[in-house]
Amino acid sequence: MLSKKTKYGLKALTFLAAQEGRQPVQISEIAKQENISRKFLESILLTLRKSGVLGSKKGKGGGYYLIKDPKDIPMTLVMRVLEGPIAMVPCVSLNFYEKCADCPDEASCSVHMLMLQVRDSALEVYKNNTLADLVP
Amino acid sequence: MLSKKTKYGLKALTFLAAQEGRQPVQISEIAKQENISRKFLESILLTLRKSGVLGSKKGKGGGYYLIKDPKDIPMTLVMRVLEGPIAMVPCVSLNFYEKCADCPDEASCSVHMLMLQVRDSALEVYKNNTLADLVP
DNA sequence: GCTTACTCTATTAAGTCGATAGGATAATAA
DNA sequence: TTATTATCCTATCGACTTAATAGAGTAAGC
Repeated sequence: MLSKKTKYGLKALTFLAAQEGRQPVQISEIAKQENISRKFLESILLTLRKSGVLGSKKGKGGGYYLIKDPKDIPMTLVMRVLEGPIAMVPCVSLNFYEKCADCPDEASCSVHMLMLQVRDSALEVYKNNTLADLVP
Repeated sequence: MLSKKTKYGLKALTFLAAQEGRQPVQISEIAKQENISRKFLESILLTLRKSGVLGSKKGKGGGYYLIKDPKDIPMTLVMRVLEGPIAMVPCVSLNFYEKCADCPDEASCSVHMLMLQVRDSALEVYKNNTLADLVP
């Protein structure tokens, strides 16, 4: 299941990408337009800022804005920041690899074999989409 | 993340598929070979039986066995039984469709758009693999 | 009738998720 | 300099899910 965090994050990013210029947009504005809990969205935008996708400005006229052009923001990045590993199992993860404790041999593991294919196919989708592609 | 239930279920099914003939195999035997908690595996095999993938036999010489040939068991079926919906969001699910409460229009929803592609790519993998393909 | 092994329900401990609260900090405007 | 605005950050909460365990019930074979 896709977490609400990721869902809301994607919606917020799309909303920002759809803006004219790069003027900061207030959290409340985004929350209202996209039907998202204001406080929850706050924490999501914060993690997006810390990961370098968003910039922010405090005080009057402040808010969040995209740092880069939407077409330069790949979905691989966004998904990893919001949802975490793209792989469904750590043992097939590129960025979050971990060996299975119970599995003696990865090469002959059926789960490993199948999940490798699933990871690759998902990765293919995320590689072929940038934030710009999500704007209607 | 793939649940342990699915992981264990896949391993157990692969183990059964790798057997000679269709002799029943005891839960304990599978649990031991695949490093799975016996009791937990018990409940997993039970759901696989109820979904028509496995058959069982009680008493001495009893156990679980595959009902069909491994190459006639598509991964789409196995994954849906063990893990549930293949889609990451209910609004793009084929077998478990549900409308998003917060989303006014699916057609113009960025999340919907992206997750549709992810679902299709995962589905493609599961369609192209049967249980027979998982046996090393 | 005794043993074996699946059947089924109930319980539990731990962890995660979504959401909320409230004060700290920084920037702008007057 | 002061008041206002809006992000920053930590802490907490209840609800839900997951993985695992316990134990009594049921059917099959010898």
